[in-house]
Amino acid sequence: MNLRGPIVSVGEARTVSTSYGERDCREVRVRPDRGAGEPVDVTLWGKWTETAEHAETGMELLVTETEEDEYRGEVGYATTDESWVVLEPDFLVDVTGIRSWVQCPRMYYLNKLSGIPLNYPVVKGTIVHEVFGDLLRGVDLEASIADRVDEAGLELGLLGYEREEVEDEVRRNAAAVEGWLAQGTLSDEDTWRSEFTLISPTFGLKGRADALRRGTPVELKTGKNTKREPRFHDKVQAACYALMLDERGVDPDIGTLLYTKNTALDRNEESGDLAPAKEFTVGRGFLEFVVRERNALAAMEWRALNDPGERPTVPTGYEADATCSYCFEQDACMVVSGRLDQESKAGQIGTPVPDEERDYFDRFYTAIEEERRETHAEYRKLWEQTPEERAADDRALIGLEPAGQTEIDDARWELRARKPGDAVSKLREGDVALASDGDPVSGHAELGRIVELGGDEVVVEADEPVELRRLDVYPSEISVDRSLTALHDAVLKGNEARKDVLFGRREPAFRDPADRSTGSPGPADPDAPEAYIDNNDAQNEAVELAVDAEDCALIHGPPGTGKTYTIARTIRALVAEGNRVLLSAFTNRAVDNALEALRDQGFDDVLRVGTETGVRDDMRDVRLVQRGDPNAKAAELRDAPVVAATTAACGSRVLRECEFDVALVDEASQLTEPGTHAAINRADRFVLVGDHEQLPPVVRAENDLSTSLFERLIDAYPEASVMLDRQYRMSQRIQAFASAEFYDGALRPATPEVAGQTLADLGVDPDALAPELTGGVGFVDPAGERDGNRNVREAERVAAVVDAYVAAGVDPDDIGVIAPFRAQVAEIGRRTDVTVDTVDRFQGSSKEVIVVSLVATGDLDGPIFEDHRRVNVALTRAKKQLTIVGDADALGFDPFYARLLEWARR
DNA sequence: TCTCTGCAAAGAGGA
Repeated sequence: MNLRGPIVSVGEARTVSTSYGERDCREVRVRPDRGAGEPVDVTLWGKWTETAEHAETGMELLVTETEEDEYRGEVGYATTDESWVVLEPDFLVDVTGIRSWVQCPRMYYLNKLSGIPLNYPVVKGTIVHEVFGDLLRGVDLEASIADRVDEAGLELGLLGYEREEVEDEVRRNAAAVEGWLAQGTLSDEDTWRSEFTLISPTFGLKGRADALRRGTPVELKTGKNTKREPRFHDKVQAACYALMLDERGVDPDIGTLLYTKNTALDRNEESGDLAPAKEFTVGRGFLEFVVRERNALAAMEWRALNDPGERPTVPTGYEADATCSYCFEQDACMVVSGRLDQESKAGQIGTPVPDEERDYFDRFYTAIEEERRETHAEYRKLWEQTPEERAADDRALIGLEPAGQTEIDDARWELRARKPGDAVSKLREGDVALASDGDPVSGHAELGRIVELGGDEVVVEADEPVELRRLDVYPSEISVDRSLTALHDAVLKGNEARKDVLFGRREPAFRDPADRSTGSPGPADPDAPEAYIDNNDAQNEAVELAVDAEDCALIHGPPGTGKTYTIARTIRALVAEGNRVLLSAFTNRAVDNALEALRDQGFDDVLRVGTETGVRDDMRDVRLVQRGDPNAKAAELRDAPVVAATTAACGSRVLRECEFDVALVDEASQLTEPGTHAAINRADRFVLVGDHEQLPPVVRAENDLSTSLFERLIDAYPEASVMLDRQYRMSQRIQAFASAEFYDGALRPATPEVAGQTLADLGVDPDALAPELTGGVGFVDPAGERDGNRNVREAERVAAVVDAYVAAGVDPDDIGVIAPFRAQVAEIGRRTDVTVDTVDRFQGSSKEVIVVSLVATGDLDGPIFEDHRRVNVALTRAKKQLTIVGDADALGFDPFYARLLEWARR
């Protein structure tokens, strides 16, 4: 039987005489059934005692195939020859992580911290892998090479490579693959499968095998290996895939490594076996070694978060016997050790960063790793929840009926399926999702992009064909990984002047306005216009502040205050002074909105970096296509005066190669500090635009990530900020509450017209409506009952209110409904055709008439009501009429909501 | 049961 649960205590190591001779063993006491059962002892025999050395109280332990055994008169359990022992199985280690861990645990840590930068061997390696996959799919070699090199145009250009030389090199590598494939092994194509995604709940592993041949893993390496044996860590990587296949009952006995630089031409007797393919036996002992190494890694990661020590546990390099002088990462290793004052086998270079920076690094490192655990918890739901639970959780579309797999351009596949009419989920067009044959964990699953999700059909694009029966939200670690590299870059590579400001050692500096260059408004040029923006003092001041900032400027933009317009004007002013500007924001939508404003002001010399589906249709014409001639592509990116991308994209390999004078970040109050660093690391100066009285960053774990850099800096340096104080959206009556509660009464309507707008302006006769639905702000109490996150009666009443507005002559397109919960959004959505959405999704937009459904009855317990910033967003979306539907009694229990009620009923 | 947007990911190498 399998035993699984948290460790209660770890016993002493012992050596026991058995009928097999002297054997090591060690007892570990666990609370089985994930902590629900009574503690029992498990005896770990033989080499599993090495895993016991890493075990600590509180870690989760899984032992499979145990047998009952008696020790000191107590019934316990023990490992058998069939047992696997897994520490922290919920921590999903990537196979490439194990590979570098086995080389040197510190290399694993460094790769995680600093990311893999853009470099030629990796780009070339990726191309050769793609070509390998194409060959297995039967694509013509020359066509594949030309296509794959073309696809990597931008990256190759940035690295200074010409198309022909890369094609030649890829051709040489591919020849080895082709030669091997030609040796008869490919006669039956069915025994091949390229790019196989594997997730292992038992071993806590995930990864993607290059190929499977007759159920055995094949790994492609674009290097040379003149030894008879494959490199050890390459074998470890292939063995990881073998292990995961083993879990699926495939039981591979060999693994193959294909070294593509080994060609027949190089063959010479002295250097040994230069054939590209090297097979090796995957024995039980080797697989156990791989599991033990994974356990050591998982234990280190556990200690980094759970050890009571002041600083996170970090590998030193002494754990392995690798020689530092041979290591390519030696310099990076020493620099990191030196800057963070870490113990390391390679030694240290340079002076440690000041204490406050090290504390900052440690705090955020821990916070990001906590976020990683939350992502792993999302993975766990893939196998712990039934498909029905997943669907009920809105995290999967199930019950799909395959309706065709078609090969399209670039050797990709278009998967179609019919979906049940009522199926809803948080999946949307353009999302990356896990497409599977019904079981994403032990069945066949591929990562793909959702192309179409309307009506009764789903269309997904993937590298490999899949019988599309289920589509799951994919819990990607990419934002976690990019946060870590952004943190690394900010603290270890950031310049000192920048860090002085970030760490409170110096006030942000601003140049004398007299130094503004000619052509810009201001004292330097008497003929220039008097102001950047002549009808709004705060907006003009914001542009001036941003233009004069020598470190940073902070623009605080409450709802409707013309934030986007100001951003566009600021960028134009910065470019006019010769600056190269990076425009960024958390969401694609905000990036495109800012870009739209910029283009509306007549500035079109922009480059949008982002995925095809992420970029809005009307910005496609300025989108950077990465495919093409290397030099032309690199020039396109390097020469653009304005580059626009999400902060996630700013952390990508390509944009990490770029430099800017100024980074301007919109929606900065919704970004974590590392998320903000990803953008501002790229520039000398930065401008943050946001409103910390609206929604904060979305993070799963409550920690340092919950506060934005924008908020921290605006508190620390109020004089480096400007608040836009005139709003162009809401009537006087609507804005009053938000202004008083969130902006100290400083928010005012920009014009009398804005202040005085009413429903009558829409051609509606207010007398045709019930009094509580008119007058700018109203309150309706339907006496409903909250049921989970829904309130059916309230939903009915909301729909009736919407109907009343429509009947009175309001255009349905001018009405929006906002609810705090997705469940209530769905409930209301069933009853009306107008736009219904959550508060979070409504941020950034507005409607003439807004109806808010509060859902809560009885009391206002629950995190969603405790964050008043969310209420601020909900109440500031309406221009002419805001109608709040909710339970008056519940609101009365909380002073804030009581004031809200009083205002709404006045 | 609170809210949820980004992201293909994995990709190399010498004594």
